[in-house]
Amino acid sequence: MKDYPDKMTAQEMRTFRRDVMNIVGQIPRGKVTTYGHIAALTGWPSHARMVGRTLHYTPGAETLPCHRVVNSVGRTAPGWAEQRERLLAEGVVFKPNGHVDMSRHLWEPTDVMSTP
DNA sequence: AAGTTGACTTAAA
DNA sequence: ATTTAAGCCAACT
Repeated sequence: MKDYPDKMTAQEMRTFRRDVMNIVGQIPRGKVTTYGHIAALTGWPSHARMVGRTLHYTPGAETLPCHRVVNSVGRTAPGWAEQRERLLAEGVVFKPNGHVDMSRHLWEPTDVMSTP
């Protein structure tokens, strides 16, 4: 019962990349969201990995608040120590285990994709 | 063409 | 809490 497409054309990939950038750009200061949520918002719920790939390899991602994207358990990106400091600098609370306190900082977007 | 690799997720043990 | 396993899918060997 997949109510979503299962393969991406090159064209869809470009749209996806644009949507990801757009969404990440809207994450408010002091909040975080996850790869999976972003993927869902773009309409490609099974492409959480693709979101990570996009932020990691797409030039220009540095200009976005991509440090506000963490994984489903609130862990920060591997090999990117600065992400933690950036989040701390905007008041994000980390639990003793080194994870972001998601219950507190998870961003719940309402109308990211639509513009009625 | 076939196998491996991740800024991933969920579930189970 | 940690580890394992399975599913995932574009990119890369």
